[in-house]
Amino acid sequence: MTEVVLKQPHTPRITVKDLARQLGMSVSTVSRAFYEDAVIAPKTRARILARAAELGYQPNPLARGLITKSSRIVGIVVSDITNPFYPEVLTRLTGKLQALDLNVMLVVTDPKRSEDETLRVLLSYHPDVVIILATTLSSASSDACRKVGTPVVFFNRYDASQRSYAVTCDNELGGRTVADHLIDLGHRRLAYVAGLPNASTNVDRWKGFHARCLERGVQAPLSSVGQEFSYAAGYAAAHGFLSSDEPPTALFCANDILAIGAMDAARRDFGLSIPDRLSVVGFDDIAMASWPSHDLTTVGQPMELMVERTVDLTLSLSRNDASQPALQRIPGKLVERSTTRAIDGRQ
Amino acid sequence: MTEVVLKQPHTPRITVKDLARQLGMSVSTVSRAFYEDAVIAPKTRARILARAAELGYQPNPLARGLITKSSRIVGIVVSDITNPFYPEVLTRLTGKLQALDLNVMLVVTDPKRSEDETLRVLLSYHPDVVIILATTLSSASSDACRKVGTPVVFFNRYDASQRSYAVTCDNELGGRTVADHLIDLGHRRLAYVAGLPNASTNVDRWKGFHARCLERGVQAPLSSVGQEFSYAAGYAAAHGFLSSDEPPTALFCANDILAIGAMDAARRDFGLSIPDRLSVVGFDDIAMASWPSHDLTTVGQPMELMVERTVDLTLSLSRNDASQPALQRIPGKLVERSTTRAIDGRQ
DNA sequence: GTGAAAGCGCTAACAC
DNA sequence: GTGTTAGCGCTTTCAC
Repeated sequence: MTEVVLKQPHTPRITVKDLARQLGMSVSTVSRAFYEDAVIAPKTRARILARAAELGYQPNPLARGLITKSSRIVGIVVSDITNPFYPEVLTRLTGKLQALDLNVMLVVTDPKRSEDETLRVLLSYHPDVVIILATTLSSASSDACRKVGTPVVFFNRYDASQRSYAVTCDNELGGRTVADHLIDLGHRRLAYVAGLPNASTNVDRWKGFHARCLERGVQAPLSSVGQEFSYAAGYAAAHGFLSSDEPPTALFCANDILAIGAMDAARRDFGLSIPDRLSVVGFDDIAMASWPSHDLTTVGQPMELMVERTVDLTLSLSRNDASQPALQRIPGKLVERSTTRAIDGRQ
Repeated sequence: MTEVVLKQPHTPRITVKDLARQLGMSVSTVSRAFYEDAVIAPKTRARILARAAELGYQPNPLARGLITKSSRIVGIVVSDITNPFYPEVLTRLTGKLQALDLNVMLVVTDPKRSEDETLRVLLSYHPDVVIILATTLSSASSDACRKVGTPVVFFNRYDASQRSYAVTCDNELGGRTVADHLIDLGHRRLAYVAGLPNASTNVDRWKGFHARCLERGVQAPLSSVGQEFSYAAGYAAAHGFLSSDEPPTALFCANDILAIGAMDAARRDFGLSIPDRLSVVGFDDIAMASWPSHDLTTVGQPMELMVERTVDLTLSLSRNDASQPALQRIPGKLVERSTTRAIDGRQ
C-alpha cells in the first residue's frame, strides 16, 4: 500500500488556542505562561509549560511581534565575503545572538540590485536592529533604517554622520603600530598595499600608518591605488612596487589576503625571500595567517571582543535602552611572526 | 536647543489603513494592489502603488504570513564555516533567494547548544523551507522539520532516510575521477586524507576513490582517521602517511583546505617537492586553490549549478508545487593544476 | 489569578 | 471592481 503524499501547504501547527482548549484554560492564561513577569499562578504556569513542551508548542514570534512591536529579528547586511574574517564574524555573531533569542535575517548586497532595494526587503520584516557587516555601504542605507526608526550598528565601519552605533577595531592605531614596528626594525622605504578605497577600514589603516611615518621623521610611505581586498589585488600591487628602481623594503597590506597575494608576487615573480629581502605585514590575523607557509606578521583584530560588544549593543538596542549613538574603537595587537625582520647590510 | 531623543520603541510605521484612509479607499483594495493576479482596476492599482512608493510603504510580510501561511522566510542552517566554500555558497544562495523575494533566516549550530534547540527557534518563525548547509547534522533535525511540515533541502549532504530533498555534488564520482587520474599518472601507492568522519561528503569521496582503485586493480588506498576539514588535520594526516617506510606517492584529500595543510607538511617537514615527489589532489576548487603558491589540482564542485538547483527547489517548495523528495547529484570536474604529475624514475 | 474582548497589520471570502 | 466582515496567532487592557 503506497503512502499518499498530501499536498498540504503546511501541517497546521499547534496554537495557543489548542493548548488552551486542551488544558481548559483561556488563551490569555496560556499566553502569560510564557512571560517571566506576568501575573500567573506558578502551578498554572508549570502545567502549561509542561504541556507545551510535550506538544512542541512555542508562541509564534511573528504573531507576537505584531502586537509587541518587536520581531526579535536582527538584520545583518553583508557584502563581499572573500575575506574569511567576515564569515567568522557572521557565524559568531549569529551564534551569540540566537543564544539571546534574537534571530538573524541575512541579506547580501548584490551589486546588481540596488542597496536600497535590498535594505527595503529587510526592513519590511521589521527587524529590531540592523547590523552592517558590509565593508562598504552608503550612508544612504543607514538613513533608510533611521527613517523607519530601526537602530543600526556598524561593524568595523562607521557612518560619517556619526549618528549610528559602531564597533570597530582601532584601525588607525593599528596602522600606527605597524609603522612603529617597521621603523623600529630599521625600514625607511615603506609602502601600503591598499584595499577598497572607500572602506573605512582601509582609509583608517592608511591614515594611521602614514601619520606615524611622518611623526617618526620617515619619508612618507607610498600607497597603491586601492582596488579590493583580494589576493589578486595584493599580487598586482606588489608587482607595481617591486618593479620600481628603489623598491620599498617593507609592505604594510590593508589585510591578510592582500598580504598573501603580495608575498606570492614577491617570491614568485621577483625571487625575493621574505623576510630577508622584504618585510610584509598584514591586518586581521585570519586563521590562514598562522599557517606555517605564510606565518604572517599581522595586526590581530580583537574579534571576540568586537563581537561581544556588538551583541551587547544589539541587545540593548532591541530593548530600547541603549545610550546615545557612539563609536567604540577597540585596539588590536600586533602579532609578530616570521615575515618581518630588521633590515641588514645585505639589502 | 538640544534635540530630545524620544525613547520610542519604533516610530510607528505606515500601514494599509493609513494608505487606505489617505486614498479614500478600503483596506482590501489597497491590499489587492500588491497582488499580481488580484482583481483590481489598473488605474486604482497605479494610484495605490504610486502613493505607497512615495510613503515607503510595503505590506508587512509578517502580518501577511499570518494569514497566507507563508512567511517567505527560508531558514538556512550552517555549522562550521572554516571551509571557505560554504560562506560563498551561503552568500550566493542568499543573494539569489532574496532576488526571488525569499528572505534568509540564518542559524548556526553551536556545539554548546543542542541542535534541536537551535532548530526549534528557527522553526518558530515558520520558515517556508529549511536549507541545511551544515556538513553534518543529525537526521533528527530533519525529522523535526518534517514533523511541523516544513520541507528540508540538504546541500551537499543527504539524509539517510532519503525522505528529504538534497542537492549535492556527485562526491562519489569525484572520488572515482581522482582515482583514475592518479592511477593514469602511474601512481600505485595512494592514500586518502579524510575529513569529518560522518559527513556524507567525506564518506562518498572516500567510497568512490576506494572502489575505483580496486576496480583498476590497484592496491587499496590507505585512509587517515577522519578528524575535521581543517588545515591542521591535513597537516597531521600527511605527517602520518609520510613517516611510514613506504609512503604513498599520491594523496587525495577530502577537501582543499586539508590538501593545503598536507602540502605544507610534505614540503616543510619532509622536504618533499610537489609534484615531483608527491602528488596531491584536493576537492572543492575554492579560490585559494588557484593561487600560484598552491596551484592545486582539485575536483571543482559545480557550485553555481548546485546553488541554482537549490534555489529552484526552494522556490518550488515554497510554492508547494515540488515533486517527490529526491537527491540530485551533480558531477564536478577535475581541474588539473600543478600538484599532480606522472610518477617517474626518480621516485 | 484568570477570563472576555479588542486589536496588531494583513488577506480572503462574500456581498454588492 | 470595490467594500464589508471575519479572522490569522498572539498580547493586553479591563473586569471579575
